[in-house]
Amino acid sequence: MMAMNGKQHLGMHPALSEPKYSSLHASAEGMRRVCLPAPQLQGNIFGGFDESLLARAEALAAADIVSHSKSHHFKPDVTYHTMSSVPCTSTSSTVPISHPSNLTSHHHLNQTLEGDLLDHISSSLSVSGMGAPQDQSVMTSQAHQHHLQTMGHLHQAMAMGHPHSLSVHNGMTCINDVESDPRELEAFAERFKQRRIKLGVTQADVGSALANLKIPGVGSLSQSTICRFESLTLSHNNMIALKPVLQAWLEEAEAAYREKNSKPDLFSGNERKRKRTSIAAPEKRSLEAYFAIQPRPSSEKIAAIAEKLDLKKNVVRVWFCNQRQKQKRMKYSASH
DNA sequence: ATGCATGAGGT
DNA sequence: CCTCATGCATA
Repeated sequence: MMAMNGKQHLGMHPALSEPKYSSLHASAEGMRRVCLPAPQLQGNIFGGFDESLLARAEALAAADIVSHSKSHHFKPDVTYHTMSSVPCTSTSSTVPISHPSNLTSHHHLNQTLEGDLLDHISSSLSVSGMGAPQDQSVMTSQAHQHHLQTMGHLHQAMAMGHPHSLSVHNGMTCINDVESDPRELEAFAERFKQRRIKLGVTQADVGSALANLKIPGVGSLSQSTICRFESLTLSHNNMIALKPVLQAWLEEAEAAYREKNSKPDLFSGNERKRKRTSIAAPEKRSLEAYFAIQPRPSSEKIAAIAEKLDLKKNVVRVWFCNQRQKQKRMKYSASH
């Protein structure tokens, strides 16, 4: 009796991602990624390098904060709660055209402030963050602020470099090997989109229609996911896992289309309303500044940042998580 | 099309 | 707490 989580993750292997950055499309995502300040400066930097960077970023962030949140301290993370008029508009928004994405270009200021700010933050957390009576920041705070644990977590991202290497050594043929060429995936996504549109089906439609395929382990998906699949803004693994499913749908849909047989499925029952925090631009800028030099801040650091920006700690934590995820998103390139 | 969130599975 | 796949709510 327990319930199964409505939809579960497809059987994907947690350790076979292979980040291949190569902007090939001129999509908003791609552009943004290209403009990102520092893709990965955590490869081989130690010592004072990131120290100065950190100081600089925080100086920038700090300056940013005081310059606008000086005499007002309302919560920037207003949460909308539109729970009243929910006419369930699920299938109707088709290709909303592109929109000007926000390209956040960071300028490097020449300010060379010392690690004061960093230190300041480190110490302030012990005063405000939590009531931990342990004095742990009043010694050599600035002496060893290397990149703590900047790296060392890339294990999962760089598992193997060969296609087909996952388990399954039963003495049988491999159930499936992950060796779809990025090129083909890209092509498929493109075709998928075109054909989907030709069928006059929205992304949301596809998502819900997937449940009708009755493929074991595959339920419905959201418009978001379909959209991200089409725009290749999912992780490589995710793309690979979804491809067969969407391919199956496409075939079914086209077959049904030929015989003029449409099967609209409407299912209601979604009363769930979720809140979405809106982080103001200034705060976001600060977060980006921090992220540029420390993508994985410690819990304490997060608390400190949250305090400084007047955001909830969890909001900041999630923001960093999402930022990391975005940074990892892959764009396939024709590398053959 | 995207930003912030949730949850499962791993450390 | 993290990563990852996903989704609701929104611009």
